[in-house]
Amino acid sequence: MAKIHEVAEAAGVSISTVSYALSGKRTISAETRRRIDDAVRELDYRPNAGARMLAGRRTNIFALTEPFRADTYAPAHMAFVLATSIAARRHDYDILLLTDEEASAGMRRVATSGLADGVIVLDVAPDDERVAVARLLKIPAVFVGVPTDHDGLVCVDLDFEQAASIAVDHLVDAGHRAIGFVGHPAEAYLRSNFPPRVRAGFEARAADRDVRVAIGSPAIGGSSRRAAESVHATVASLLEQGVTALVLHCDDTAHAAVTEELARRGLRVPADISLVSVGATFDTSAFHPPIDAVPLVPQASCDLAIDLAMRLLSEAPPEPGVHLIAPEYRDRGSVAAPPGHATTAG
Amino acid sequence: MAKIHEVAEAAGVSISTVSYALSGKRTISAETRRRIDDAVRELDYRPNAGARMLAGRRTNIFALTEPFRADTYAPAHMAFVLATSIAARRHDYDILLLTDEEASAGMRRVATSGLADGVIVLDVAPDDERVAVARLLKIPAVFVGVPTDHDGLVCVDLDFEQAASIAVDHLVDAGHRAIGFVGHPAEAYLRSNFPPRVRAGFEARAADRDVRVAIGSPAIGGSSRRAAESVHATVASLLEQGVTALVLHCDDTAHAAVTEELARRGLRVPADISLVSVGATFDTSAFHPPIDAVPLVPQASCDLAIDLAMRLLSEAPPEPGVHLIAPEYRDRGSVAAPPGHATTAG
DNA sequence: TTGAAAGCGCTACCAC
DNA sequence: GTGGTAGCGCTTTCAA
Repeated sequence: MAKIHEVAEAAGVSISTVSYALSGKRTISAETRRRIDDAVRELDYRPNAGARMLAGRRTNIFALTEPFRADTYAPAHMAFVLATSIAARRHDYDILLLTDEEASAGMRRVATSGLADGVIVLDVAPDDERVAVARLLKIPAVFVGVPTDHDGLVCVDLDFEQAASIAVDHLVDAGHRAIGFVGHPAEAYLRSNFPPRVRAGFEARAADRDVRVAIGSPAIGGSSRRAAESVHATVASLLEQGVTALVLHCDDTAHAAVTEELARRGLRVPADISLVSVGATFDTSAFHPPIDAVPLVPQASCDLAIDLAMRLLSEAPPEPGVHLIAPEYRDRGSVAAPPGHATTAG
Repeated sequence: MAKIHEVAEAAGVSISTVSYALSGKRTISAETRRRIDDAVRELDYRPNAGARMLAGRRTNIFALTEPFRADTYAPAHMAFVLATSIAARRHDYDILLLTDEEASAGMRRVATSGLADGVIVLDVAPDDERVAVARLLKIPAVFVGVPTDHDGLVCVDLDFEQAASIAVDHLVDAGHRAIGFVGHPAEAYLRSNFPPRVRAGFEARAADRDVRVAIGSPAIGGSSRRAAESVHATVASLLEQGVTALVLHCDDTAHAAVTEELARRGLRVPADISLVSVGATFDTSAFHPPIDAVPLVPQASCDLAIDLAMRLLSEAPPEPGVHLIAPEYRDRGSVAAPPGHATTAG
């Protein structure tokens, strides 16, 4: 609650010198800087946020739109919000939360009232209403996820097609010639934009590598017993089609249901069947057995999103466009050659 | 981006009249008000947030500390954050998010920089480090949850003891004389403050009503297969001890595991065994069968928390203390008389 | 390398 | 019922 005036007095310098010393926007002699730092520490001084916003050009706040819909997968959303917050703090930015009904109205509100310098958009839907709002805003927006119509927007996302490709490559390289795909329930392919991208990447690469595929989607999502049974049935169907490996792009409960069904059938991973998870935000090494993964890392997406937001505020803002993050394969030992496969060296 | 000056000009009144018309802090003639409203709408005017904070006494922002630890139950945290945000917006307040490492430092930062008018503390641990910080802050704090040392703090929470009591009463009134308790894994009783309160309430009321109890806690938490098996074993043990009803105070996965184990044993709910859930944040009517509940309603807690925060900013702030929310019983048909019980009328 | 002072856009006091 | 205006606490020219 000390003011800059008191710091200046205590350090025996002018107000402007204190301001410059704190912002680093002009060179200060070592001696002066020391006296100011001492005074700041002594008085526990911090610039008043309101005054800073008013006088300066920056609020040092990013608005974060995250609908927090009840039917969405909470742990992932939590991870993204957390990662965004941490990334923002590294640039001395705070996060103002815009949820739910306030998604669009809130974006307009914080933009026209000058409460935030930019907006980070999470949990992006294919036909997201926030796209239109973002285009009208006078402050920059960064989308974490790619809406169908992303013309002129700055978007960040994992390269899901590539992630699926890598998974396929890994399995084909190990000798698999028939690969099953366990996807999200059908609704997810309408509400989110990445499930179709994963499946497309999977099918495209499988075609390239000339291997057979079988696609399965559980009928029911969630963590209920019926959801698990639905996964069991999906796995059963895929196995009947003769696949020797599975690519999983589904939630953690479904992952668990898959390993459960394999165990029930006495199938060992990776001796009898290989497993690779694609686009998971949870820790696939915690399953029994641990599962190879090409994960979606919230921190990677959010770091990039904040980085882009910062650059959009600079004199040389980046061009609009989709910034895809290169996926990485994480080996956990759930992939091996299919049963009966003659191992080739090199 | 229009300024108050332009609104005043467009409406043909002074700046102060516009300010007062918007804040409602003095009476304005109908005609003047109409002209101002028109101008505001036409120019899409919103007061500059920074200027408001600086000139006024309020920032219209509450900081929300929510660590978002990875090992915590995400859906519940999400629900509390969402509920807090919605409650705050009803009072024209925004939420600034303080996560993780910044919990304590962030509270100090927003308080001394005047970024927030108050702090809402979520996910409160028994020995929460934020308690000490809150005591030193120059802005009010409201805890959603009750830390062990809550002297001088304003806390809000469900009356968990009472919630457990109600559950016991309901079962005893139905004729049960031996009730089992399925609790959280042991760690939860150290990390959180409410599990012990539920168990204490359960045991106390059972003693009052002179019924036999059996306490069970799964060894393992989470949604893994082993966790489910741990619940199964707990249920088995309780049944062996002859209970005819179960009180559940555990996460959704454990709830599902309980119903699963009962189904596996051919026990029908409520004909063979009765079930009541206590303190759940998830929807217990979505289980098969639906389960009676004395739920923890995030909205109730958060509405009260924001209400208290608002009052702490008023001329007549409330006294510190723990504000317990009265629990409510939700009947979903999972309770009946125990097998062989002679039904009594009235 | 440092200071003085003009705003930033609003709120709220004082006057009418 | 309305208007004038002094700050709120900073940032950032302009001057030295």
